[in-house]
Amino acid sequence: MPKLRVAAPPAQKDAVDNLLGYHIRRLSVVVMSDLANALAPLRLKPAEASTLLVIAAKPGTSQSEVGRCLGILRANMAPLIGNLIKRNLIERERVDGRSQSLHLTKVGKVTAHDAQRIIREHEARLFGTLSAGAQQRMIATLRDLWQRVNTEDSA
Amino acid sequence: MPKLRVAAPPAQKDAVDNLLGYHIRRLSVVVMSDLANALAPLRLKPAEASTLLVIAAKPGTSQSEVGRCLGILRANMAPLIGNLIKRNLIERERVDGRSQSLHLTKVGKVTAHDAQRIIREHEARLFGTLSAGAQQRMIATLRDLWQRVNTEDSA
DNA sequence: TATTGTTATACTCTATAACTATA
DNA sequence: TATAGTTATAGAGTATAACAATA
Repeated sequence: MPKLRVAAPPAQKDAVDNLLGYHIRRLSVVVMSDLANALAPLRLKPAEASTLLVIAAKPGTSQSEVGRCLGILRANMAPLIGNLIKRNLIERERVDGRSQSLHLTKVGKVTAHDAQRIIREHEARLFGTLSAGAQQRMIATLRDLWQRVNTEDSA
Repeated sequence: MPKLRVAAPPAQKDAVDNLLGYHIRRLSVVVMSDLANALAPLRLKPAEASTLLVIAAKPGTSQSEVGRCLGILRANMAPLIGNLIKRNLIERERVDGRSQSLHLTKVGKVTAHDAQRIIREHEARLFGTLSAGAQQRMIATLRDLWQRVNTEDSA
């Protein structure tokens, strides 16, 4: 056994630093935190802002559909939507007695536009060091990994 | 205006599908869920398993240090460590009256080893489609992005 | 004065179950 | 039978504040 130790003493960090899952989770936490702060001036949480964007992209969609799109349960969509209606950002219209179509109000459209801009700035601030191509490749990789996990889950 | 529409009607998904933050968060959720399921047979949550790995990597470390390493507050480390001690996985030794050094028990070492294996299998199952090099590059990118967000936060 | 560890507590997010009404 | 929406509630995870003991 050599007396001279070349390697630095193993840091505790090494225990998790080579785990991809650890880095995904850790980055996710700070990204969501940054987004929450960025949206705070609009008094919107990330889930609420995303809801506005989804309704803007497909006016008339139902709240169940928004929930499926964002991975939010029906039971949790109800108060979320109710809150946005109370704030006059969206309005609801009966379609067939059980479904209700969602639309942005005038104020809601302005707010959605502001949220869109804030999110764009947030992404640029956080991920701007990556080229547009690198960002697209990263998105494709993350989407593929997600699909892989999801399909294996239901298998 | 052309009568023939080439593009498909915009899906609601488009509202968030080009956001890197959305994909990071979405993947993080399913990865953590998969890890929780994989660790369930050991009756360990991800935070508990990570704690065992950190202590294994640096025996004698304090619980505050483990918390800093994993991003868990002191206040929340107390019951976590208490639980692991109750289960005879780790033991605690006074160092200087306020600090206490943590060590794995014999059972804890076996459990930590099992957890290590389960996590390795979990990572291989989820990320095995990526080459070792691609995984390392991804880790490096995620680490850089995390550091960027963190340093800007404290600025 | 700063740090370790602890307790109590609150808040958010997420999950389940049960229910009504409708297709 | 399956779906849309609602309500109530429970559980994690995370956050702050306050405290004692110690460096």
